[in-house]
Amino acid sequence: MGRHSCCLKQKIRKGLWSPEEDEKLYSHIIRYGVGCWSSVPKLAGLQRCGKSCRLRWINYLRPDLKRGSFSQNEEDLIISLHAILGNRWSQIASQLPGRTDNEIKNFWNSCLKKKLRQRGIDPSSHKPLNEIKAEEDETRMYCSNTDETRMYCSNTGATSEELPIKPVFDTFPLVEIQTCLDSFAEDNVNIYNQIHQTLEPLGQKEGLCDYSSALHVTEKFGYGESSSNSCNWNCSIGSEMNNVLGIEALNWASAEMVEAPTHVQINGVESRERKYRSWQEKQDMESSEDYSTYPLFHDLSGTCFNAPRGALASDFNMDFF
DNA sequence: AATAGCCCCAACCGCGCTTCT
DNA sequence: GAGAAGCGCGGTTGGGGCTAT
Repeated sequence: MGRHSCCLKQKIRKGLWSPEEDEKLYSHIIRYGVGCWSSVPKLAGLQRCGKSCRLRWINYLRPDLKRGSFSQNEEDLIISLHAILGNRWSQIASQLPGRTDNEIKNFWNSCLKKKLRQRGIDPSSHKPLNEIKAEEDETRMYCSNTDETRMYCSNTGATSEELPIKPVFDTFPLVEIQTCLDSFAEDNVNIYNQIHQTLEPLGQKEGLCDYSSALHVTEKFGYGESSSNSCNWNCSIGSEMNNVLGIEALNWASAEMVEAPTHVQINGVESRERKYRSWQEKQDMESSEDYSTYPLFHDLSGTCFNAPRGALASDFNMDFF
C-alpha cells in the first residue's frame, strides 16, 4: 500500500508545525475529539495530512504528555523492557505513562545505547560486549576456511570480516502459547506453566550471563491498562511474569544449550545471515546442490519450531523476548 | 567571529495489519 | 473475496542547536 493517499494531494504542508497550526489542531480535538484522522485536517482548517495531524497530537499536543528529561527510574525501566521487548517502542511506551514511543525511541538511540556500551553491554542483544566479540571470533575461525565460505565471499564481494555470524541464542524469539481467550483468567496458570516449560531449557545452566550487575531490574514492571490482548495478558499475570523475568529471562543461554521446546519459534536472524541466506537461496535456484548440511546454520537458533496452529480464535500469540 | 562536526529530536516514510465497501 | 482506505508502528532523515577548533 505504501504512502497514505492523502499525502499525495497537493497543498499539503510538511515540516515543522507552527504555533498557529498547533492551536488549530489542539482546539479542534479538544472540542470535537479525534474521530477520523483523515478528516481532521479539513475540519480543523489545516493543510496537513491526517497522518501528520495524528503524529503531532500523539507526540506533542496530547494533554497527558509528560515533559522534561527521563528520570532514573524511567531509564531503568526502558532498559529492562528493551531487554524483554526489543524495539517494540509502542509496547515500551505503554508502560511509561506520559511518554511516547517516539520519545523513548529517540532517547534510546541518542542516550541509552551509549550508556549501555559504556557499561560493556551490547545494546541490541543486552549481552556483554566481550562475549559477543568472542562468539564472532569463534565463528569466523570456524567458518572462514570452507569451500562454501570462499564461494560466498567471491560471489558477494564480502570480506572475511563480513562473514555471516554464527547465530546465537535469539534475544527475542517468538513464543506461541495455545490457550482459549474465553477462559482467559483460568488459563493463567496454564500459560505460566507453558512459559516455564519454554524457558526452562534456557536457564540455570553454566555459562549464563548474569544481568543483575549490569541492569537494575525494577521490582515491578507496572503493567498498565491497555486495549490490546497482549497487554491485558500482562495485566493478568504481571506478578508471575515478573518472577519469570527475574529468575530466568535476564539470563542468557548459549546456543548449544537450547533444546527445542515445541511452542517456541526462534526467529532471530542476523542481517548478515539473512544476506547469506538470500545468497544461498539464489545458489539453490541455480544448482541442485543441497546446502542444508552447511555447518554454519545447523544451530537450533536458526531454526523455526512452529507449533501447529489451531483455529485463530483459540490461539494465544505472545511476542515474548 | 566563522565554520565544521556532532548530537538530538521532531517529523516523515514505508510497510503491515485491520476495517470498510 | 478483493481492493481501497485508515491506522499504527518502527526505521530513517534532516534541520536546528551546541561545541570544538
